[in-house]
Amino acid sequence: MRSECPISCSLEIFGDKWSLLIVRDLMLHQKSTYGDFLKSAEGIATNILAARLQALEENKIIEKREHPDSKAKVLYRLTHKGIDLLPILFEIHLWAEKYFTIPEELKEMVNDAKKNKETAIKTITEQLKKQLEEEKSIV
Amino acid sequence: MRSECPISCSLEIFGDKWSLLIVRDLMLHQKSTYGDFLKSAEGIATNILAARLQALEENKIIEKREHPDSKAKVLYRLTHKGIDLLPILFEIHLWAEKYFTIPEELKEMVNDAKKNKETAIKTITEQLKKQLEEEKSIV
DNA sequence: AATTTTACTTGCAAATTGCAAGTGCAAATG
DNA sequence: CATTTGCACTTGCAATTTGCAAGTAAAATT
Repeated sequence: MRSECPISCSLEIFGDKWSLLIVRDLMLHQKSTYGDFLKSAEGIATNILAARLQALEENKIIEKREHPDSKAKVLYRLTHKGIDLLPILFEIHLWAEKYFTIPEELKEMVNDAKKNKETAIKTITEQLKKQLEEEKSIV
Repeated sequence: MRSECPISCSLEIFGDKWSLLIVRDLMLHQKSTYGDFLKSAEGIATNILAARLQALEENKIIEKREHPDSKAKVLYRLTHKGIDLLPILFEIHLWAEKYFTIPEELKEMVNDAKKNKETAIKTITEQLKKQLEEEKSIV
């Protein structure tokens, strides 16, 4: 650890160009497997993805679960700790919306949420937590 | 740009282990010079600091200003775009407080703010913007 | 005039990233 | 039931980035 600063400690976990994209995919894009993450537009390399998944798991942001369809697949899910990153992603989204040119479809998606930020965050969080409880993890 | 995703675009600007620490120092620790940032607990290397300051300036998160005391010094300030990162840092702080062991002094600092999140963010933002308007930039 | 302060730059080794190809197990197919 | 395909990685290697130590140049202090 570089310091006791909460911001610094947090950045040591997700302060890179990829980790929060995996969290985004799990949280907002219904992605849940290695293959899903690979398909994302940003084009993460296979080794980097594997490394990030391992680090996120070690830091208890995500956990591995049995895939209902096949033993060959691994289902990744956000933990409660990971789900609690939603407010951060939400604020990043709002900031980006203000300062970048964002696709209209995405803007609309957030526009409703923006009006009632706290409620929107709560709704998505509850939904993710429900999903979590219904499955078994791979230990 | 890797994609049009607002999260991804944002991470291309501040998705690393150092950039948000500089923003934190400017925003919450009344630091404003190269030397100030170097002194921070995390121990950034001089070349990395110079590179990050340049990148943050290119991305209009910070700007250089005349230092009132000396021409040898450079005063760095957050732009409006940079000040608007406060809600993100605030949410990171809250997340960290929940999942890390944080020094008591820092916890107390945030505890009041937590009760009235929106108001606290507004107060600090206004204060930073006021400071901004009162100085001249180095162009 | 000489020293110190401030904001950097430079050189180089070490670590990280990114690309391409390969591996191993599970499941589908012939 | 043998073979191919799909999925989740691993490995090797080149390129980029990081981190440390030392150096530089202008301004301020002594």
